Amino acid sequence: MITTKERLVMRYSEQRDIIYNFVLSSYDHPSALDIYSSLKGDYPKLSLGTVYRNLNALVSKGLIKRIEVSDGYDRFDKTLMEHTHLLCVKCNKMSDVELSFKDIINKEYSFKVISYNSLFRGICNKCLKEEEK
Amino acid sequence: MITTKERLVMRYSEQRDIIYNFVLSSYDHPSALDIYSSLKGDYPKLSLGTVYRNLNALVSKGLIKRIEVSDGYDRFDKTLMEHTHLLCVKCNKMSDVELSFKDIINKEYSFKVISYNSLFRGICNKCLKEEEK
DNA sequence: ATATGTGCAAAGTGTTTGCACTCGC
DNA sequence: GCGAGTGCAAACACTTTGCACATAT
Repeated sequence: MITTKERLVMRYSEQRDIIYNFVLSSYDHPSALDIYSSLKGDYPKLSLGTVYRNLNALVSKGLIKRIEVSDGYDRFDKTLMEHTHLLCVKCNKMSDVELSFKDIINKEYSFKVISYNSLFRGICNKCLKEEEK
Repeated sequence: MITTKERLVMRYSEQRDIIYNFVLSSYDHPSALDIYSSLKGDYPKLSLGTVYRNLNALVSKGLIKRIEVSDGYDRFDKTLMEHTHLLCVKCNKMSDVELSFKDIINKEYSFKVISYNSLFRGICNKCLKEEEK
């Protein structure tokens, strides 16, 4: 899954390949530990340090994005475009916001946004309905 | 500085008083370590654990706010209203955003926001103009 | 009197790193 | 064969916590 272009700057390794693939094929913004736990079954020799090292390498090559969750595990995202996240405190699912706050800030505050980190914690629609029962 | 109302739920302590005062009188979003280092001179017996414990207590009583700047240390803020920060990478000034992203998220995503953390890094209007010269 | 707060140091948590070994190129 | 990648465990950075003592009410 890592293409020739990327091999120019990163040598092939099976570990990185399966980690990268895992992030690419997941929709729930997994943490390093999530990835490690999920892959450990099939690759018993895999170590958590390797997962962290490869996630950092993939982020620094721009192949995936890091979502900073400062009071818990950082999560990783295949979606490269910067966007805002909603984290449900009940089910711990993380979902995406399509609205561009960056555009709003650029326009309304004459502030040239370079990067941003925006995380909303709360209760998702599904859990809210669950509570009402 | 801690009023009667707050004493109902928190007993007076000199340590908490000086920590609270420090946050109230500072404009630069100090971290626990900043606060500890600044006060240690005048209160040599003060311990870092006490600073953390009191900051947490003050946050949970709603007397101050925690800002997750995700560069390591959490910061603390006397401004109670949740708001978004703009951090200029040139002049390092931090300014506030008045727009309520919380309302936008509540309305557009049926997601009940409990708290949020939103920091934009970029270049402020003033520095942008400086660059154009 | 008692429950809350304190200083201290040890433990906890999420992440990084040093080392000797392995493997892609 | 060399240099990048690995597993492992120890170190790291920030924060919390258990304990015995102190203090506000």
